[in-house]
Amino acid sequence: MSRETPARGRRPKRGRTRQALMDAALDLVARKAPFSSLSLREVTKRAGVVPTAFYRHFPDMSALGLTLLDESFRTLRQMMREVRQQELPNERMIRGSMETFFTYVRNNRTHFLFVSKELYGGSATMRQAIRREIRLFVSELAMDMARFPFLVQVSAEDLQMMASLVVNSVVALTQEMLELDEDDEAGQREMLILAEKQVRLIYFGVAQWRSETGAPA
Amino acid sequence: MSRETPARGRRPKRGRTRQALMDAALDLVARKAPFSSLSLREVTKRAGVVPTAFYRHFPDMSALGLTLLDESFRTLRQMMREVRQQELPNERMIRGSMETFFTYVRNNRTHFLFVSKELYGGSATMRQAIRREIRLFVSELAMDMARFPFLVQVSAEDLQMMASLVVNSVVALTQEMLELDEDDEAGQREMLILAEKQVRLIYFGVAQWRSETGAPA
DNA sequence: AATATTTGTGAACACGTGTTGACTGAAAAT
DNA sequence: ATTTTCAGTCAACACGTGTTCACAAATATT
Repeated sequence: MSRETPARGRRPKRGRTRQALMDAALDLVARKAPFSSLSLREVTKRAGVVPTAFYRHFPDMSALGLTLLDESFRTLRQMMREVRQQELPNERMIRGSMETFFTYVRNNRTHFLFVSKELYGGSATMRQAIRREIRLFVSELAMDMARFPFLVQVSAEDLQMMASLVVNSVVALTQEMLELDEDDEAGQREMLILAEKQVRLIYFGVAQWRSETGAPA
Repeated sequence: MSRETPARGRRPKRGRTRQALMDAALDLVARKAPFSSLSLREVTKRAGVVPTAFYRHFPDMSALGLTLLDESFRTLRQMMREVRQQELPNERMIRGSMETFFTYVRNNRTHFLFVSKELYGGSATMRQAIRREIRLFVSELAMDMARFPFLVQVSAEDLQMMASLVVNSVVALTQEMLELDEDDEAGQREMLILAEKQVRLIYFGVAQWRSETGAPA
């Protein structure tokens, strides 16, 4: 072809390197160790690139990590927002949100393996960034719940508490699901059923919630 | 023979190195990085000991890790069992279990910082070991709940599901609590109140639970 | 067509890593 | 009192690490 200078085979990398580095990192995370204990050289080697090429795209490893984190949540946020804007009433929206969330996680398995391992094992700034994303989901869910007719006079604080209970549970089950083999279809389905049951259970409790005294109806 | 040899009892009078290694590891975890990304030399340096001394006590780092893990849960299991054996009825036992758990975590902060970071970021065997401990709590809680009068005819599967919801929530809040500063008394109290509220909320839901169809009363 | 700017290469550095082996003093066992 | 076992040190190794610098090829700009 037109573009082949022999010498020592070193051509087809042009431009693709940045993405190759990100892919390599996720690949290593999925099969080896958490991102925070990956080495720069390890990543470049998997990407088929010389170590120094890394610096052309990221100042250091933690910058790569934050980019990966952003990539993990950017389109998820958008999808969840679309679900919310359908203005489905009450529990239907919850159900819809959960389904889109789980299928998204499933289609981006390596990304969330990365996130799961960094949530508590990563650097301070990484942990903070992830928890900020999670808190965002909690707040949005709380806003949705505020429109539930039977929750209309529950304090904002209690709404936040309920929403965080739901989100924490979903996160925990997501992490458990990620521990399963990728092709364990049965296990994954089981996990999703479990998640739905748990959220339903929580909503039974929510429906019974009255005042801040915590006394049931 | 011997004037003071108590059968096969205590040997290490001067050998305090083993404990020093464990303390050093926990210290580093609390202030730096997850255990899984600590180096052997780092630990021995902090312990004030030469690197090769490590091998007199542990074959490798992962052995140290498993020892630390056992130390974290051994006495906790015992305490929780004692609470259970008081045979307190219904919700009182739950409340008691939660209180002893949280105060125990608080008194062993570094141990559970270690556990928290390894739960999803550690090696495969480490993760498995921790999740086994957690599942144990779930099973015991499910057994306790089975004796609740209003849950007497709930399927074992659903009991497991409810118990795992409670435990997962407590674990999540514990991890969040561990992210706070050690001397943030207010934050810690707040966290505990939040935890109690969430568990109470779940129990409202549990009380409403009927059949596997999931239809409320 | 000539020049400038990206983008990847290769060699080199100073250092931290796990693990080995031989050695030593102190305690335990005889 | 003598021997054996334990628990620590010290030196050395082969290797992986992050980062630097000068250089060359591919692309963009003129």
